[in-house]
Amino acid sequence: MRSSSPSSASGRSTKRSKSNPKTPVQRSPFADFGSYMAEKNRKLRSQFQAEASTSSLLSGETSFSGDGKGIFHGVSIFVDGHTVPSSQELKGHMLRHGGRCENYFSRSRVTHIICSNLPDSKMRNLRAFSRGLPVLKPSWVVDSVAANKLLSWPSYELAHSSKICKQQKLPAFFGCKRISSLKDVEVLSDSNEGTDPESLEKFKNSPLLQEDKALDRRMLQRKRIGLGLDTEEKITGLLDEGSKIETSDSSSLQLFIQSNCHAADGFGELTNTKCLHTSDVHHSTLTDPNFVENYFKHSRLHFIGTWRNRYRKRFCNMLKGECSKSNVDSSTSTYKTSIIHIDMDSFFVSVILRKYPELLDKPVAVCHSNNSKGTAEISSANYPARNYGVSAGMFVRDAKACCPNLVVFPYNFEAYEEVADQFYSILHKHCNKVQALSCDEAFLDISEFSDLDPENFSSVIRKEIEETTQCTASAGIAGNLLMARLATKFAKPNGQCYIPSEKVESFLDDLPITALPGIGRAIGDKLESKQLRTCGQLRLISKKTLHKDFGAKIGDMLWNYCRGIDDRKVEILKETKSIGAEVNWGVRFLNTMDCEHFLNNLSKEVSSRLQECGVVARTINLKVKRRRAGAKDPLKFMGCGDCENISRSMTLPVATDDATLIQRTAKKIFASYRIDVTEVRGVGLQMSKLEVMGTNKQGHKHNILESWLMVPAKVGEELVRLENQMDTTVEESLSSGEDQLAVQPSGQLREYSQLCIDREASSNSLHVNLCNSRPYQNASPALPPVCLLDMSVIKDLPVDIISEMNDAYNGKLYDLMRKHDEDQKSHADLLLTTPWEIHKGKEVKSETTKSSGSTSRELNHPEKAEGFEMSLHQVKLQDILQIKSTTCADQMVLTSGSSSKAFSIMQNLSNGNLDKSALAQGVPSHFASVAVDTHRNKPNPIGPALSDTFKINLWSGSPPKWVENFEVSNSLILNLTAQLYAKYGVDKLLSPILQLLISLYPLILGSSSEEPLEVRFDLCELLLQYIELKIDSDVEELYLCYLLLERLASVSTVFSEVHNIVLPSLQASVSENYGGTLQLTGSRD
DNA sequence: ATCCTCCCCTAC
DNA sequence: TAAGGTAGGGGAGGAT
Repeated sequence: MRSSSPSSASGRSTKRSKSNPKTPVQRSPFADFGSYMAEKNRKLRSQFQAEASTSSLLSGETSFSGDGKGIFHGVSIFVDGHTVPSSQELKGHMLRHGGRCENYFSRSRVTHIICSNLPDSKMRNLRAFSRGLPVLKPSWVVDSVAANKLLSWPSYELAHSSKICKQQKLPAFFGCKRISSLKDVEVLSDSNEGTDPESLEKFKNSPLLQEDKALDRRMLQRKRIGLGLDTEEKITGLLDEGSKIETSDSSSLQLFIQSNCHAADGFGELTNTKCLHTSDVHHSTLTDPNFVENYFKHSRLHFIGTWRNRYRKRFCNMLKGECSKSNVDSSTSTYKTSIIHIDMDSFFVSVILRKYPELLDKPVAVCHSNNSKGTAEISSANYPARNYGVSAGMFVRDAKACCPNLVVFPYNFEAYEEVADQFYSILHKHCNKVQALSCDEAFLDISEFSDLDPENFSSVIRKEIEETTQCTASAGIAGNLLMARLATKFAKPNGQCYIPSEKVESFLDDLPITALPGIGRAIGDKLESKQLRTCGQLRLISKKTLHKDFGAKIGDMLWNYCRGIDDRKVEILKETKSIGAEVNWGVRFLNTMDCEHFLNNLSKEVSSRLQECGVVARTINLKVKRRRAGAKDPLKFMGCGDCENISRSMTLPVATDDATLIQRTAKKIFASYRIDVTEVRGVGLQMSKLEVMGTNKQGHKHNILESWLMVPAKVGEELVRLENQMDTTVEESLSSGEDQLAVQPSGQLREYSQLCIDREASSNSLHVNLCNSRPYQNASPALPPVCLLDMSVIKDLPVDIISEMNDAYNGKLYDLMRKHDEDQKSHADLLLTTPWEIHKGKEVKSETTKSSGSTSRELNHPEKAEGFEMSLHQVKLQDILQIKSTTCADQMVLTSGSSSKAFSIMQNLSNGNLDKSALAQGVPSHFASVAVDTHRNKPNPIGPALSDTFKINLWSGSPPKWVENFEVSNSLILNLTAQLYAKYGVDKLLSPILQLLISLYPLILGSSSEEPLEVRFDLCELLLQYIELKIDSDVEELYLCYLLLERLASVSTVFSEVHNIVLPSLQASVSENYGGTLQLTGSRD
């Protein structure tokens, strides 16, 4: 993006030089850098042409074809960096064969970029400039000369870290059928034969390419790099074929098995692996625009992790029915043992082996890949394989090292799902207290079958499972969950184990502590360091010591478990507390846009998971894995390697499942990390504070805005006060027949009602999965009493919101505002001195003169034209451009590191009573730049708290280091800016970014546009967020302003006019200031 | 004390 | 080459 490189010239400067070919360079080389560059380019080109004619004459080559044009006619290359052969030689080739060679890159003239090496950093720059031009190896030129014809270029595209990749379906496994065709591919991709023009054309016209989404185009671009197009198509076809084979299961698997059984090392020789390697196909976020979706489709852990949700849906009727039956007293039962833990044996393998009984006694494992050199993980190994030392989690190469004869099968998730269903159907048939632990493991509480022999019962169930699923299960029988689970470990495989209460202690004596559920590596290591290994040893440690070393809960657990004590109950269905999605494999980003794209997709995924569960969430947590400084390359292919984890959460004013809102929030949080996106190795999004989705779909869109306005910040005393003082008039008007009104504020009302409910009920009052009642609906709607509204906040709200609120308050709001206005008259003069406050003040004022609520809505329209004009006037881009020339050093000054102090300074500033010299006292540093984050705090128009806040981060030094942040409210920032304008003038105080933001913000809120209010409100967020994202990248600030405007204009009609008017002048300024090196004209395609 | 956030740990 | 997810629980430490 940054275009400080002198090796580029914009189309704009070319145009200028064309219209005025005699641009005087002598005027001053740097007074008009763009013209200078244009002139230089022109000279170089004529020099080149002169050389060309001489050269071809001298060499005497007759490379021009019959029509007199050389093979490179129409080709104009730009050689980037060091090449073999050298750029001089390449230039010579071009000269002799009718082509051209540009010394400086120009999108309008260059047709091909030639490059030998392309480190990622360079690729980033080049891609920004090239805008889709092919980036080719020098051999394209050389080979074309040798062939005496222009060879098609796709097979010469420069491979870099992003390579083509269609979703491949476990290609290594089903190779037998495909060996011949894959060989073809290999031959094809190895050969230097050109691409046939037809397939190229076909590719160009493919629907994907036609899509007008820039992102898709970009992704496609990447796919094209590194592999000939026809090759890609063929491979895709083959992979598709492979996937068909995969799903048709048995026959191909049979083939697979046969081949595998014949050759000890049969898999390693399957050519497709080699082929794919040759063409460097791999899978990551770099190459697959649908990476998130495809990834989850193939992830075993995702399958395991999401299985519970599917189970819930499938068995939901059964689960509800069982609810009422719980809590049967077990004290009267004949058998004290009342818990059965049942677990399928090596589930993933067993399911596959249903169709291959002959392999039951052979070592078999399930894994994504069968490459004996690979780092694919063994997911499950059968017992014969375990005897060789093969275990889950091992890399396949290590497993093969232990057991060269290991037969490896790919996953078959559909089959697992099917068998799991059979398994649970059987369990539910025999017992109605079933706690599902995973797809292959459950607890049964059989205390109510007091006369049944648990061991008999268990073997009946196991027998039925085996008959139905052809897979064996093992069972542990004991008096509690802990002991039952431990018993199962001893029962495996295909057995059962009963631990009567009198044998518990001896059973545990020598049991390693790490065998206890809940004790993993970390706690195990810690215990080990204290020379504690067995449960018997642990029993000697006092509870107090355990509390001290491990905390109360874990201490208790250790103390209880090593004695076989466990008072947990079988829980049929647990309440869902969070829903999320994360990817920590294949995550690689080159730039912010990649990352943004990924976050968007992940947000969509999370949004749809929320929707599937019928819940909405308030808190969003973004987890990022970032490569640890100095970490080596991950051992695992495309793995995340050694990472540090970063996480931050944000709580929205109202629960949501809206993808767009989640996207925005996620990106906002991500931006706040301010990390280099190329270091990101994993991203996760988790939603918590779940609520059952209300039925009011219309209210959904309004939620953000309404809650922003209406949510009281504090629950408690404040609320009691509100209840007592509740304005009955308001209540009446809302509960009466005014449908529109009753519907519109429902978001606010629900929120308010929810607060009432929350206060009364305990925090776990919402049982998401079991409770079907909707707490919002039954609660009586209520608004905070008008007398408690903070008028200073209200009056800064957009007029339509005020109007809407006024309606809700039956016209009372305007009365109150008028009253407030009179009180504040003296202060009002101050506000009227700034352009937008004039605009705003006028509107508010004129509205307050009309006190009737019923007619207030029409106020949105009469002032439309005038209002917009005035708004436009506010955006003084010239001012912004001028600021660019001032240094940032004296932008802002704070006296201490305390944000509250900074805040009070800001307030003083906005009130106009801050002494500048006082500010300067004890100032530690100046700030290099100002970044703006938005952060929606708990809004509270009722109390003194501020309704909406911006968090401002200050950065200092070079490279910029975060030094301070503080928050200011929306209204405050407007007032502040007004003051700053009046006092110091525009060009002194703020960075262009903040300036632009401040200029545009009231424009959006204040303009009377066709856009629905909430859209405009969202735009504000978009604006802020975009700044946040962009501020991380290395674009010039001025260019950033341009990008910002452009982006906004593409989103909303509010901005399109701004765009049309302001952009041309901005472009001109950019060209002038940057010697025309920014590619502005081409960027709106 | 109690809650919240940011982690880490654990299990499947 | 390969698909290192998901969700709950708990501790530390800070805010209230």
